[in-house]
Amino acid sequence: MPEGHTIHRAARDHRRAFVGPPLAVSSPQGRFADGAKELDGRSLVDIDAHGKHLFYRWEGGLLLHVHLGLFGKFRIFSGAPPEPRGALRLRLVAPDATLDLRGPTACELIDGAAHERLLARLGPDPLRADADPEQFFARARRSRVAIGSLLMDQSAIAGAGNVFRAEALFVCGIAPETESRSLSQEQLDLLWETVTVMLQAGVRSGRIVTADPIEVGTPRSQMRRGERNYVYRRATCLRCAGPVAKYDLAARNMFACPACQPTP
DNA sequence: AAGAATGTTATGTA
DNA sequence: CTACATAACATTCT
Repeated sequence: MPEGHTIHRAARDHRRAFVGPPLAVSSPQGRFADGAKELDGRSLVDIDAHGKHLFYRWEGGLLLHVHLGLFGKFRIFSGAPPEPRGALRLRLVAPDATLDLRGPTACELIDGAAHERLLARLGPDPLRADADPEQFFARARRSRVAIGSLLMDQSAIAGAGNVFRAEALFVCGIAPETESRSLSQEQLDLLWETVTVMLQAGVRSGRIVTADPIEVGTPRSQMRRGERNYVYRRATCLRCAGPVAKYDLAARNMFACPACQPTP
């Protein structure tokens, strides 16, 4: 689940499980090349998430950049460390648990300059206290790109992704192909607020639940897959039961309800 | 069990 | 400069 909220969730879990006591650390098939041994025996100090990028700070000032990409996954095993499988890039070993990182887009040791460069190309992350929504608004005001594409642009807004762009636009009643600069300030405010609430709900529940439990009539924790979202990966709209349109936008599957999100 | 999928980057085109 | 298309990478679930 390489969405922003899931990354924050993963970071939080790691913080709980692995920050603090000294750990044996290694990268069996290290993507960070000959830096593979540099983490050995170090302790994890802190994890910072900005959008979908994770920054692991280790004692001694080493900084590890992780991006899960589409397939990357953290898995925790209890007991003895299992045999390495697949593209294992990082393994953290605690006395009674092992955390493996497999298949990430990025797992690399970086210096301060590279860190700055990465942050510089990221837009505001709604989950961060230091996020400045005005940066997103300003970008949208001068962009002719469809809002459904802009929400995928990490330099415009960091942390949303394919699920949240579809669901947030649905909740806001905005057609995805609407030109960004034609949106009103009220619509932009609503969109930012909606994405923020959805991401926060994701962090809380550890799931991508974008539908309103009251509207669906099921407690959040009991909602089944397929009723957690209004349009994403659905054939019919969860709200009006009309057909959901599925098409390509920004090289990803876009889902929208033509009835609930009329083209202006 | 082939195919699709919650993502990014590099490169080429207009 | 902007926008858009394509390929490449890699794992899990259906």
